[in-house]
Amino acid sequence: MTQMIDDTGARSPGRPRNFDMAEAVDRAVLVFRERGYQSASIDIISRGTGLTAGSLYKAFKDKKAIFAAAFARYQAQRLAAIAERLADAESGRARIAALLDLYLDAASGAEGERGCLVVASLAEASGLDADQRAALAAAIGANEARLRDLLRQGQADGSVRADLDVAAAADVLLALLQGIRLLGKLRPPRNRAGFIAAALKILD
Amino acid sequence: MTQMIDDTGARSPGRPRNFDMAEAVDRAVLVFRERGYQSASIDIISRGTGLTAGSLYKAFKDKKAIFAAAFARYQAQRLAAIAERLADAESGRARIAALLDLYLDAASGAEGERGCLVVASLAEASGLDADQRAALAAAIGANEARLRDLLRQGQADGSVRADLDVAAAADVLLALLQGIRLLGKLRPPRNRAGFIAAALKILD
DNA sequence: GATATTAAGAAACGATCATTTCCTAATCAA
DNA sequence: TTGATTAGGAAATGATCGTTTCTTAATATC
Repeated sequence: MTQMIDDTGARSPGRPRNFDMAEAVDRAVLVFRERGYQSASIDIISRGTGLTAGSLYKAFKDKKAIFAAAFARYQAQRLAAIAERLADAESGRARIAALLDLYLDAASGAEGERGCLVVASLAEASGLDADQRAALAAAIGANEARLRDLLRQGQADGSVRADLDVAAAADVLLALLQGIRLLGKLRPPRNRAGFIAAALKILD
Repeated sequence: MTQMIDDTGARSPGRPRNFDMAEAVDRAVLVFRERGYQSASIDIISRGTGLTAGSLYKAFKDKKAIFAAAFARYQAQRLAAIAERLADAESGRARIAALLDLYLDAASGAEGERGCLVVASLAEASGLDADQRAALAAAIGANEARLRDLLRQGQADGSVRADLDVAAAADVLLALLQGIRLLGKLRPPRNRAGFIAAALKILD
């Protein structure tokens, strides 16, 4: 992006950017995770990304566009982290345990205090516009669909009770995962192993 | 409060208030629940309470004082609602089921969209000052202590597994309850009965 | 009545909000 | 080298932020 090279290797006309767009979005993610959309002022985003307000408005249409880019980027990061963490798990139950472990990890320490962008967006949902709410609903829907999928995998491999109400269990797990991240903004989770063991009873 | 009558029945000197303080705080609670602390401007609080900014600053030191009063009021309201809802339940398990039902109720419809003040505060915890965070931590701590108490009651009456890890189960339930309210800002919970049944497996 | 005290409410305060404007700098094609 | 085009960045814009000030109104005591 720095040199604005397109598919053919030709440069765009005009002065090239001297910052990396992807890097700027990554830094904007950190700002929005900590403060949410409404409380993240352009000035704070400017300091967080290292770009002046003018440069931000050259690169993005407006504050909503910065947020939309950050939201999409955050989702991609989470998806990758989840895929990596679940890769080694060999049953549906083990994958759900790994997912719980990942969320407890993310809710701990500095990462926990920084918070989850989805959680921040949910909390200020009434202050978001239709597009932002739609993106949020899509993220939540995907999360729930994944939980249902993992539960069905567990039923198929015998690690989850066969007559489990999958939709209901997925709803509970979804609320639990979001609650973990929400509480992590105030304090880290304690007794991770015990927590996971208690939560996995939902699968029995 | 309207007539500023003190313990002896004598009035305070000066012009009396022509609004009810408790009522004003009740209305401020609604504003903060919907928008959180930082996004609730004095102008919005003014419209929400029906008081001018000047009157608000006569009655409260500053915006933080309005929030502190609203937070305390909200906790009292919740405590009363919980006490009422649990009164008829005859076992620890039934009380936890009733608590889940209460939260699912509160997460539904207009009440759900309006949101929970504790959840809103958790989400913007990094933007709150030490006093506000302390009040928040106290609220969460009380919530967790109540869950542990209910679990122990269940163990005593046989409705909760005797060798349950009470602390861990309470942590899971706490995260679950907050997650329910958080998700309620975007969409109401579905299949309440199934949800409660799935969640109660934590007690087994 | 007169005086003291407090509330109500409009207006003003400086700070910060998101956004735009404007000028300079750096690259392209010619 | 010359224009066209875009980025960088400081400064200005009007709106809104939390808070204060000021004038007027309503109550107390004397």
